Amino acid sequence: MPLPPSVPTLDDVARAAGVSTATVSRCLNAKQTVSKEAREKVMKAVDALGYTPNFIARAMAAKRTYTIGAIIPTMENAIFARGLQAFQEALHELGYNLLVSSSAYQPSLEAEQVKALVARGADGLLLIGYEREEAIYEFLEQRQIPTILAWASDLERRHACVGFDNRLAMQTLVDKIISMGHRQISVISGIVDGNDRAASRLAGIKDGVASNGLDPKSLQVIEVPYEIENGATAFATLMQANPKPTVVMCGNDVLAAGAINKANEMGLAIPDDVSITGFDDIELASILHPPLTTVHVPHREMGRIAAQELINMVEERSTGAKRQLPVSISMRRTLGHA
Amino acid sequence: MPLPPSVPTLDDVARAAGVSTATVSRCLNAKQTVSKEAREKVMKAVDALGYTPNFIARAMAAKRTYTIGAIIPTMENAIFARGLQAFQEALHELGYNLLVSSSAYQPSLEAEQVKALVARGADGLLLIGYEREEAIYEFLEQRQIPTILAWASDLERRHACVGFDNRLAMQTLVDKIISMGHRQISVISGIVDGNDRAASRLAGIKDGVASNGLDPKSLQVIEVPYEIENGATAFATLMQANPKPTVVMCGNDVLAAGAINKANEMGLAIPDDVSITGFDDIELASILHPPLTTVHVPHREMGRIAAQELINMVEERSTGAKRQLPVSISMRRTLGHA
DNA sequence: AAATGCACTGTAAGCGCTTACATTTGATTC
DNA sequence: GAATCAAATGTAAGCGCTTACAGTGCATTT
Repeated sequence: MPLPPSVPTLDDVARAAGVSTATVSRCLNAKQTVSKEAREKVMKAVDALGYTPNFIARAMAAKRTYTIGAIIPTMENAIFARGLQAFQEALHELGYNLLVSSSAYQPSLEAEQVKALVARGADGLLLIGYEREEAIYEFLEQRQIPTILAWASDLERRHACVGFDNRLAMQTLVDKIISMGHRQISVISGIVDGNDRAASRLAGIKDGVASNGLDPKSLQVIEVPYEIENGATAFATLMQANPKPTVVMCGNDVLAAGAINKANEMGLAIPDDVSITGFDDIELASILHPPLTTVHVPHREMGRIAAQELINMVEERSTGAKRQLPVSISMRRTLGHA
Repeated sequence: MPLPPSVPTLDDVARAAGVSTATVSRCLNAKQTVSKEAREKVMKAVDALGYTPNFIARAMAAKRTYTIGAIIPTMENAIFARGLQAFQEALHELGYNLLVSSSAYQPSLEAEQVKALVARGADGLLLIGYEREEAIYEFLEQRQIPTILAWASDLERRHACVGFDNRLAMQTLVDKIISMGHRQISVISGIVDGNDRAASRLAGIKDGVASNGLDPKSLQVIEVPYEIENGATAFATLMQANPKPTVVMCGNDVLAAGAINKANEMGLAIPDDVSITGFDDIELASILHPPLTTVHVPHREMGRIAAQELINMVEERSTGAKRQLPVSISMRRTLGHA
């Protein structure tokens, strides 16, 4: 078993270049004053030795890692993909690296990941939504880790965020639906417990139903985890009700995809026999058959703004803003008149 | 501006517990012999101070991070999502943490990410496919970073891998297609340059065409980046040819989704007017309309095995195996007789 | 009673960097 | 020519841990 080859260190470079470690360090970090000759000698030594800075040592000494952590509930479907990609790109331009992990919608796992990321020196964190143990917030505050919450935006709360008003968006959609003559609305919601976004969306639907004078009792709701298959099953169940719903509103596009699929399978015409709506407007939405009417969320913009705001918090030690982005309704073909 | 609150350190704990730092360290790392009383005192102090180990310092001293890095070409579509999720879960069970970043299909970015992850002390790496600058392999070798390549499996090459034979899989699919009477085959391939998986898949198609005695010249191929929209555009172009293809084989499901969509839009009946096939069998495939016939890849199994093999390499300093997983054809409804 | 062994525990030397501070050097000023 | 100053560089003290090595104390053996 060969011994691990000794990776060159700053000391090696300094020795090879005939200068002190401080000078080498200054060269590499570019900001300090170093004479041209010294710089050249150092660079030559760096090349010759194939030196790469040991990031861990650097992080330990400088207490900065230039890395941002993000924890998302799931990587398995595309809900967060696009926004995260934009987040990463923006971060990269700002000179930061993104590390992401997934909590699989498990609060305890999220807590674990937060600690893991902070322990690894993340300069800042991006988390999804608001709902999590208070202890996590306390931990973050105590450690003064700049954190931004995305995919939701509650101006009442103190945390920096960039997102949109899930509740209002859904209410607007309900208004639209009711204006198209629908009176029997059913809902396939995500699991509300532990998921403020799902909860807000459902609340928004209830708001809309109430404000339009419909009987809240008439609203059928099924809660399921965000998976296509669950959307399909829930849809089938919902359609057995009497009276049948004329529209099935889904908590997100993934659920809606399942619903559409099941409707097709059941031989129901969309939107003639039943209308279906989604939320998020992920790429999937437009290739569904028929294309899904859904709430459009500016994913990329959200990701980009999140990066800017977060880095601003990190570098200026600012509290961070609360940004609320406008959403719109993407009218496609799954929503028709009742 | 409040000063950063001083985070408790090992020293603080040691002082509070009235023992040495070594004892505290031994307590936390659990393996050494520590008397029951000492352990209790330490634990009490840990709780009282809310101490969390500084991971960076630990990594620096111990030269182990218990974190694995993965670099995937994209997070924007679901190709890697499921496998990666399984990889993370398996890793978690083995006591490791996963950090992922995306290279956006840019070789230079991948190189950068590799260095970033290694510099951050990743104990091992998961990379997708084979094709990348030789310099990256040299770097990894020189640093002796255990690395496993996934989503491809080339038994000829020296690297540890877990994947499947993209080429053979496509060839098998071609055999099937030809046996169903098709003679005019067109292909929407991913960009082959820099992507060995895309290249192998295309090569497999060519193999199949040749081994079945069809004229290689009759094979129309368009290369586009893996995006739904591109699949749609390419499909439209391909259908203008004369003679028209009776089947359009796509390099992956995302491209196929675009093709199906465009076909529907053009009023073409699938598979009566034209057959379409995909590759990967991501969740999307089964909700397309009609459901997509595609090559099924055991994503979750691949992720799980990748984790086991990689950790084995890390802990046993072994070279790592080359694992080739079987794929199958998911016959759904987009492939019919010519 | 001295010798031996074992179970714990403490001491202190790093790990590879950054950076405050001290020092050197050479140019500029009077 | 001495004094002053700025620029370049070096010295060395950490950053918060792990761990090799060296005790220490006590029970057991001879």
